[in-house]
Amino acid sequence: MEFRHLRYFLVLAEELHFGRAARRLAISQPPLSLNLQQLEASVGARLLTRNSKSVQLTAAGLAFVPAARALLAQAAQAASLAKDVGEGMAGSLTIGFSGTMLFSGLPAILTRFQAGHPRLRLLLKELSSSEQLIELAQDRIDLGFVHTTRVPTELSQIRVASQPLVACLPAGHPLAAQPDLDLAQLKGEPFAVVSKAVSPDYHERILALCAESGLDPEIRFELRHWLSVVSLVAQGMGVALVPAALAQSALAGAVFVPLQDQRMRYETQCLWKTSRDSPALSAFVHAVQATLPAAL
Amino acid sequence: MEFRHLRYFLVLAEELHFGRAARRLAISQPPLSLNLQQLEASVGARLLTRNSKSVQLTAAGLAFVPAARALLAQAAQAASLAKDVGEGMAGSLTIGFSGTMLFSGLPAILTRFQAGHPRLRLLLKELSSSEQLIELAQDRIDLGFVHTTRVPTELSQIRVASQPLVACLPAGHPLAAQPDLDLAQLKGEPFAVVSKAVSPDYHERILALCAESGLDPEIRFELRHWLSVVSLVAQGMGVALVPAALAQSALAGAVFVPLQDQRMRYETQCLWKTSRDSPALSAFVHAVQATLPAAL
DNA sequence: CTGTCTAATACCGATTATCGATTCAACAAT
DNA sequence: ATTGTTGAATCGATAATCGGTATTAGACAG
Repeated sequence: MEFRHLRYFLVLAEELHFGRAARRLAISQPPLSLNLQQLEASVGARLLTRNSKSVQLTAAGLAFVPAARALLAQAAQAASLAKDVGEGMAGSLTIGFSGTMLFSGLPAILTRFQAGHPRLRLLLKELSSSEQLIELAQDRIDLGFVHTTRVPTELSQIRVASQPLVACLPAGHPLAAQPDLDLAQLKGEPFAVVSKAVSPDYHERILALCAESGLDPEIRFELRHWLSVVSLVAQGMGVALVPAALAQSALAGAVFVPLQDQRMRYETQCLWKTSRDSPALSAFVHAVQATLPAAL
Repeated sequence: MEFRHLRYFLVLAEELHFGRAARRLAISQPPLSLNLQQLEASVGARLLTRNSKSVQLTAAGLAFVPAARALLAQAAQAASLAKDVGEGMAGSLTIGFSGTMLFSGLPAILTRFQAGHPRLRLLLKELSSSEQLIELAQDRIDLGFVHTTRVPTELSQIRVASQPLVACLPAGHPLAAQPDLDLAQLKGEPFAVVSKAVSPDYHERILALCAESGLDPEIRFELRHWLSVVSLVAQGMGVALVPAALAQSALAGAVFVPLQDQRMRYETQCLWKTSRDSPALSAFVHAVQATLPAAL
């Protein structure tokens, strides 16, 4: 069976006349007769009863018409799907992200990209930075938004955000009304931090920064999520140093105050395996680059 | 796109090696390379990345694999379906029947036939004899079981049953205990008959028979269904002359008594359009003939 | 630098498809 | 009856295409 047979048969089934069908197909009548005979041989049933006076579909032919139509339609669809996947316009893309990205640009990137690629299915997985590195290595996510300075060499990266750390204080705290603070002013306060397992990089750097400012923070809370940190502060149980983007988390009871020392920045990298050859991934990386503020 | 391309591609996608794939396909390697190039050209996307060291599926190729598989499977299925329809082993057959056939052999014919043709869908429509003749003419049923003596010439027929008429009496009726009766003994009884519109043939012939026996029946009830006739008799409201098969209807309260005059027979014909060329129909007619008692 | 392995290319022969011409069969008209 | 017309099948020749062999090009390993 060949696609040609199906095309010829369908026209023949419409025209019920070899001469007219052949004209519509821009071939002559003999090959049309021949092709139908071949199709019938491969199917193992007569599809048209024909004599010199009339051409009629048999029961088998009638049953075969929709099947032939479906085959041709699906062949076209399969080709078009593969083409679209090849151009990054279809398929799926699995993206990891750390929770704070919800407050620093991820929704904007996603909605803009999705608008340009409506048939591409985006799967979002909230993961810690260290988890994302593992999933990237295992090809379980195509791309991740992480906070890490140590990036494995097989990954490509774009720095998508760099934000200062700010102090997060309960609304009633004496320092909450200040325009800005020095780290040393937080001496003696109970600190909440994201646990080392979730963000080892941040953990290490924040301690170094404090040490440099002569502050030995009393770490009383280790939490698994930035929003937990802010929530805890909002309830008056401690203070924290958090990425500035969390100011947009809109959690009542928490106040964010800039630090005088702006050296310590919290950076977001967009990472993906360089070797991974996915058109959807390239398109997404492109979109990420397009949304970057020129300053970075 | 040709089916050959799909077959070649699928083997290639499994082997990821042109030489091995070509060997499995029993062709040489160059035409395999060529066929893949042709497929990629028709799809409009690269399906395999290949260099002298490795062959890998692209995202487009990965998406195309299941589509190609589905196409080949459906082609095979379409051919096999058409073949089965051509042999009367698949498709559907619409059969009309008058209600009494439920008591004279139809269930047996159907179950036996269905056992031999499990993939053929039988659609049963209970219709009066006159309705069936119309539906046959309009090709709305393939075959009908009717009670008619006047059969249009374009229909073929088999007589599948010939049964005597019997008297149907209420259980308490004085004549109910008789071994048999003469029609004249029913003089004066209120008769129930099937309405002329439903079974004109029966109507006419039964009146002729009565007239011949010197009986002028008092027709008090005209019903649309034989079971209605028997039900009415069972409730003591009248008597009737009914096909013997109705004795098996198992309606409590009705008694069936043979007539001395057995000339009047109630015949069942199996009818179909001679011109209708349906393998399922032929198979069914064959089955009907096979179940006939030799005596007919 | 050479040998090996793999896919791509070049070219050729054989198969297969298509075309034009013709034949065969079924009806209609004379 | 016979002839003419119409439509599908068949025949013979030509053209396209497919697959085969031989070869090339590129990437590694020794």
